[in-house]
Amino acid sequence: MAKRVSIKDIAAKVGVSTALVSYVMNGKEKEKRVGREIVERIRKVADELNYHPNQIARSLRKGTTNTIGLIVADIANPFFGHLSRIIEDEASRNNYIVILGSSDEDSRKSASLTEIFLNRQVDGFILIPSEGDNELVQSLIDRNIPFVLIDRCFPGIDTNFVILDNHAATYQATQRLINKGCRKIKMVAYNSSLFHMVERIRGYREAMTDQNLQEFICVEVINNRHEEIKIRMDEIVQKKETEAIVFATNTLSIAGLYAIQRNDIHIPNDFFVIGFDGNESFDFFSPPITYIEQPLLDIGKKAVRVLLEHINGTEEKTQVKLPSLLIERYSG
Amino acid sequence: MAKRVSIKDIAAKVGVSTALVSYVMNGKEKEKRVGREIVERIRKVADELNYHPNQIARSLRKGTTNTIGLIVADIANPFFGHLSRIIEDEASRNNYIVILGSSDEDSRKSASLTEIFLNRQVDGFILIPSEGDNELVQSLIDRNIPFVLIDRCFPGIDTNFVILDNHAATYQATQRLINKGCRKIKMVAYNSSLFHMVERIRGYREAMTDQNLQEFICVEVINNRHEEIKIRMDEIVQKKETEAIVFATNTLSIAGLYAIQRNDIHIPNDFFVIGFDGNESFDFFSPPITYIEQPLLDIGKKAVRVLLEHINGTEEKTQVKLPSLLIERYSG
DNA sequence: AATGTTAATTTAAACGTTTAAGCATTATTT
DNA sequence: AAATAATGCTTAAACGTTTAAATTAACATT
Repeated sequence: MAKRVSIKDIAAKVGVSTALVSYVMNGKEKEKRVGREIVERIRKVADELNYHPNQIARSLRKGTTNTIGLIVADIANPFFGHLSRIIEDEASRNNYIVILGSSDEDSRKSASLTEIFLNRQVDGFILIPSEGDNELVQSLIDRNIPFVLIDRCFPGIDTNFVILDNHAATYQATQRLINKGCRKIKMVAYNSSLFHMVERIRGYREAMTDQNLQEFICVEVINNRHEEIKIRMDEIVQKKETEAIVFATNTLSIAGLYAIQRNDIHIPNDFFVIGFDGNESFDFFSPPITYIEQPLLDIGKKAVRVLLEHINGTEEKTQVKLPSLLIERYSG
Repeated sequence: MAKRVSIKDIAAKVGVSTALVSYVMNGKEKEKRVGREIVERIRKVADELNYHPNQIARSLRKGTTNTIGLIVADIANPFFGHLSRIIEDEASRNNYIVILGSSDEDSRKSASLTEIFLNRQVDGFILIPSEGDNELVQSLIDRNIPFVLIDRCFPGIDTNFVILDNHAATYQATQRLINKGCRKIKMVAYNSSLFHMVERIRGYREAMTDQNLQEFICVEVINNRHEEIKIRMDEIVQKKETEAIVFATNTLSIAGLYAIQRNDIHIPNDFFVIGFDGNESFDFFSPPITYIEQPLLDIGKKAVRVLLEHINGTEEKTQVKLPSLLIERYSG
C-alpha cells in the first residue's frame, strides 16, 4: 500500500506547523484563531493531496476509537442479523462503527471476544449475554466499561439493558390460546437460566394459573444442542394430548415446525402453535404461523443511544423493557 | 474507564527497559536474547498486573491493524449473514477481526464505507460489490489495497474474486426443467449489469438454446425496489402460459413465493419453480422448493485465505469459481 | 517609552507500542 | 595480551495525531 498523506505533508507544503493543520482539519479554526488565509490554504492543500485523517493515530492520542463492540450469539441467525443491521445504522449515524463477534451462546467465547475488543480499545459494548456471562458482566462493571445488554439481562446485576417484556409476551400468547378453548397448552423452551427464558416461562405459567389451568402446566425444556433439539422436538409434537404449543424462541419455533412437518402433523387441526420472532418461514408454513414479534428497530436504536450516553459519561443505569406485538394468523 | 496497564508499568516494576518487555510479550526472547530470569520476572509481573497490549498503539507503530473490512449488501439478509459468520470465523482463526458495513447495493454507500474503513487502516477488504462499483474497485487497485470480491466480480477488471459458477448453476437448473418436459421456462432476474446476474441469465439462455428452445426464452427483469418487485412479481406469476420459473436470486425467490401465495397459485400444478440459495422458507413452502445451493463455507473461507495471502504480499490475482449444487425437491 | 493586550503561530510532549542501533560486560579466540 | 565474538541490556526514534503551553508579533493603552 502506498503510504498515505499525513498532516505533516500538508504542514510542510503550506509551510506551517502541524498544529494548525490539525486545528483546521477539526474545525477549530475559530476557537484557535487560525488566520483566514492560512485556513484556506490548508483546506486547499488537504484537498489536493486527498488527505484523510489516520483514525488509529487519532484514537491512540484521544483514547477513544468511536468503535462499538457488538457481541451476538450468531450473526448467521436472521434475528441477530436484523438487530445488527439496525445497530450498525444507528451507530453510523453517530459516527461510530461496529466490530462484530459471534459468541455461539458460549460464555468462554464472549469473554474472549470482549478481551480482544477491549485490546482494540472499543469505547463500549452492546452485548447479547450468554448463560454464565454474569462474571463477564460484573467485570465490565468493575472496570467501568460502558455497555448495554440486549435481548437478555441479569436480574441480580444492575446494568443498562434494553429487552422485551418477555413475561407479557408469552402471557398474551398463552391467553390467546386459552381463549380459543385450549387447556393442554405446552411451552417449549431452552434449558437455560437466562432471564429472558425464565420470564417467558413465567409469562406462560402465570397465564395458565390465572385461568385456573395450573394442572395443565407443562414446560418442555431442551438443551441447545442440534441433535437433542431434533429428537426431543419429535417426541414433543408426537404427543397426542397436546392442544397447543408456545415456542419460546425463534430457533425453537423453526425446529418445531420442522418436526411438525416431519411427523406429518396438521396445524391447526392436530394442535395450535404460536412462534417467537418474525421469520419468513412463518409466512410460508401452512397455515401461516401466529407469532410474537419483537420491536427490533426500537431495541437496536435504543441500545445504541443508551450506550453512547454512557460512553459520554452518564452514570445512572437505563433499563428499558419494550412491549411485544402478537401477530395473529391461523396457527394459533 | 480506569486506565489500562502498559508496557511501561511492567518495565518500571521489573526495573528494566520497555524494549525488553516488548520482546518478551511478543515471544522474541530467544531471538533478542533476553536473560532467562528476566523473562520470567517480566512474565510474572505482566500476569500480576493483568497486562493486555494496546492494539491501537501496536497498529500505529506497525502500520497494520489485523482488521478486515467486510462490505456486504445487507447483513440482515441471511445469505450475507451466513457468509459473514464464516468470514468472521476464518478471520478469527488467523487473528484478524472484522469490521462490518452494509452497502444496500448502493455504490455511494460502498465507496463511503471503504473510505471510512481505510481511515481506520484496515489491512484489506472483502467486498460484495454493487452495481457501479467499478470505479471503487479500480481505485482500490490503483492504491494497491488488498481486497477480494465475492459473489460478484467485474469481468473487465483483473481482481481477486471468489464466486459461484453462475452460468453452470442456472444452466443446470434450466436443463432440469426442460428434462421435465417444460418449454415455456422463464427466468426472473434483477435489472442489473452485475456479472453474476449476467451470467445467471446467460446460463438460462444457453440451456434453452442448446435444446432448441430459443423461441421460448423469456427473461423478466425487475428493478431492485421493494414496491416494484411486488407488483411485477404478481404480473409474472399470473401469466397463464408459464410452465416454469427460475429465480435468479434468493430475495427474488422469496418475493416470488410470496406472490405465488398471494395469487393462490399451486406449485407444481400451475407451474414449476426453482429458487436460488438455501432458505428455511424453501423447506416449509408446500411443496418444498428445488433450489440452487451455493457453497458458502468454501466461498467465505477461500475469500479470507486469498485476502490474507495478498495482505502478506502475494501479487498474482486469485480467481476462483466454485460449483453450485442443485437441491432437488418437488417444486421443479 | 514602557506596559499590557490580543492575535497568530510554534513547540513539544503525549498516547503505547516496536525495533534498529548502540553500549557494556563477559567469554573466546588468536 | 590483544582482538574478536557473544551476551544482555538500554536508548531513542518512529508511527500520526492532539493539545497545553510557550513564543512572537502587532497593536493599544498608559
